[in-house]
Amino acid sequence: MSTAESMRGQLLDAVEQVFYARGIQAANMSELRAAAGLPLRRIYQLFPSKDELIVAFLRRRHDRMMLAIEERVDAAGSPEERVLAIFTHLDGWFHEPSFRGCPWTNAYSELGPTNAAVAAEVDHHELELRALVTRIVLDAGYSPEIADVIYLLVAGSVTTAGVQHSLDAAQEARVGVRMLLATGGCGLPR
Amino acid sequence: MSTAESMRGQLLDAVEQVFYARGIQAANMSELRAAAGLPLRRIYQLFPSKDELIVAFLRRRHDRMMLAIEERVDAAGSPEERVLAIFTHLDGWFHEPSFRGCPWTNAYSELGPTNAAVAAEVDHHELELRALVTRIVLDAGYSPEIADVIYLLVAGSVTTAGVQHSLDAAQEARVGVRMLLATGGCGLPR
DNA sequence: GTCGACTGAGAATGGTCATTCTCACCGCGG
DNA sequence: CCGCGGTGAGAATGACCATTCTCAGTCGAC
Repeated sequence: MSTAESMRGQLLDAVEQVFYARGIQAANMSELRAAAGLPLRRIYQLFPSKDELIVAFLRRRHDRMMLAIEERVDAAGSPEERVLAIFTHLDGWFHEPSFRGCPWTNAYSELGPTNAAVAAEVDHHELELRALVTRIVLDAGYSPEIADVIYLLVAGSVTTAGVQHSLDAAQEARVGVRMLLATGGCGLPR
Repeated sequence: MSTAESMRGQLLDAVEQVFYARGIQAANMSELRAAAGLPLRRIYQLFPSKDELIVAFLRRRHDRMMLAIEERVDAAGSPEERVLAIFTHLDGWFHEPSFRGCPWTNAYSELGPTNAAVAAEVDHHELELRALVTRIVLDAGYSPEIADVIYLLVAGSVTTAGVQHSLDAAQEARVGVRMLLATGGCGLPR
């Protein structure tokens, strides 16, 4: 049975795959139709415009990412491991064959200056991700300065893995994180 | 007098400004013509297609960035300061009113999957920048692992400053760099 | 069975854009 | 004075694309 709900899911699955693999602007509505196996007419019934699809795509992916990180952190043991769990998640993501960088910075690069709704959605993602990382690091007992630096390592490893296809960016970041967390006990220079 | 050389410079100045401010795809040839103050005909005489303009834009900017970093590093004194000089340069860049993220990752997000020449140019930039950062860190006497982490901080701060408009990303990265460099003398956990 | 509301498939519309073309015009060698 | 290689300005071309529309079916209610 094809309920509106199931068609919506089917559509968003296809949209995610096509937008992410080909780029948002490069993907046209015909491609989405083909990938979703739905008539154009129905796509426009579910979402009134391509812009709405873009926002829905970003939000859906955001929700999934936040959940995945939180689950992995919850499953980790020691404070240090809880922080490193973030990068364990990233490492898995980078190694997915479909990995092609950060959907949000990609969208922002493509559309940020011309599409306010997309820019707002990306903003929302970045703020929430930063808040999550900060919370994890602080809860583990480390300083806010360290949290800021670790967030930069998250952003840096995602970008680097995306553009340079260097799949071990998360491993490199891990090394940095362990160094940083270790300094907690050895007297920083200011 | 308007030599081909001077017109080329005039054109590339305008192209840089427009591509960077509005996004490559969003900027059309009419805009470029208006900004450059040159007839369309002449633009196509100087560069046979928009794609060539994009590549020239990326390369010109790349050369300038590499030079600027090297100059700043050369002017710095102690080994630690030489590494930090990278982030001094970034800090200045982020505070330019026109700053709108990394031109290369922006271009890669927009065109990477569909334009091989642009993807190659971005690759070239990333490789050279990484090599430069690595060389600076190694020359200053630190380990390759630290160089990798510092490169991630470079990438992370540029992305973060671009998307979040958080102008102090370079300062946060600086804090991290000083922590990392300090661990050189206090016994890392592996 | 038949009416009406809805459907899928894909064609039409209207707009945008990179690229090329037209044309009236200029400077200059003969 | 003549003709020609090149010029600027902007109009034509051809392609692409989001969005809307057409039309011939189809299903359910009565």
